[in-house]
Amino acid sequence: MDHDQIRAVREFSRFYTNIIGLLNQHLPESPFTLPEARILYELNQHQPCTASHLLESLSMDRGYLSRIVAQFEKKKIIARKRSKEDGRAYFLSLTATGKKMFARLDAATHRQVETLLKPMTEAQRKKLLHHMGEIRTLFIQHQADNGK
Amino acid sequence: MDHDQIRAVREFSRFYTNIIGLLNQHLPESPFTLPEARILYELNQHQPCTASHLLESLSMDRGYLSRIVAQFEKKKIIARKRSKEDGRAYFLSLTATGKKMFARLDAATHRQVETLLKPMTEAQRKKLLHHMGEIRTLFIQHQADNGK
DNA sequence: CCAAATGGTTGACAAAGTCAACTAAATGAC
DNA sequence: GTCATTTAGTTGACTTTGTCAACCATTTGG
Repeated sequence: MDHDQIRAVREFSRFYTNIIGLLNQHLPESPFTLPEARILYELNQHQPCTASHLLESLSMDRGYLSRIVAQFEKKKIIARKRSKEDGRAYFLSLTATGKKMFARLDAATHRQVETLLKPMTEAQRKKLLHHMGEIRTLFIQHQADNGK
Repeated sequence: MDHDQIRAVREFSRFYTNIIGLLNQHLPESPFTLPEARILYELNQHQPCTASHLLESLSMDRGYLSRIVAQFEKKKIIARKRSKEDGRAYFLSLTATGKKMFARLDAATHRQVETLLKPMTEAQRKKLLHHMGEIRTLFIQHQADNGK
């Protein structure tokens, strides 16, 4: 393995971290913090789900997650329902209020990326997606292999 | 612009954030925190440089940067020399001690990425680099255009 | 039955980060 | 030259993000 290959991957990671940073630095038009937004997003994708699921998906600390979830419940953004199968666990889901708030955030984040991509031609955007997909595939293949 | 394109870019960003997260979550074998490591890395790349340079390059808060720099100076990791041209500014550089500490961190981070790439064949690694380079080029072209 | 593990909560704290006010130096207008 | 404004960096006070240990209730496994 070539030293330069490692360096190139590290440079790309730094580069893309900056791209992501620009997107994340100011969550658009939203009362939510980044950790909160991440939770909402994951909930919207997988609901109902348990706190444990969020813990693993988001690699968050259980203490911090617990607090944010409690705040969300207090603000009626999420609802909790004790699991019938396991008395220790709760299923979390977005309330109607929560869904509306999430939708607003989602749309605004969408517009951010749109702005980022706008200067590209359609052909360039297609190329971008192609390269992104390929990178993802390369990594996922090996996660699958390593998971065995 | 296609809604699906935006969604795909966002998915890739989330995906790659996880990759980066795995690399960043535990800075290997190092007493340095992530913000500290970022400063060291930037200093190693561009030294001597001013605090203002670090501020801009790293998008850090001037207050926080000032504190970290002060700690580094206290620990003899960096040295400061007042600029002759501008009495308000200091040029920062790594001491010999700082360079050694950075080299250790750099090598360990290098090994982390190596471990990440190890499961890929040489051909796959070359493909990965190719796609990363292309993505970067696509974004950079438009930063250059937008900067005009 | 009971020890160990697990889902989630809470207390206490540290690290990361923010913003305002400040000092000293530089810049620009008059 | 004077003075108002800007800038490089520092410091105080605070918030946000995150951590870890201890805890309680429930489940699991020997």
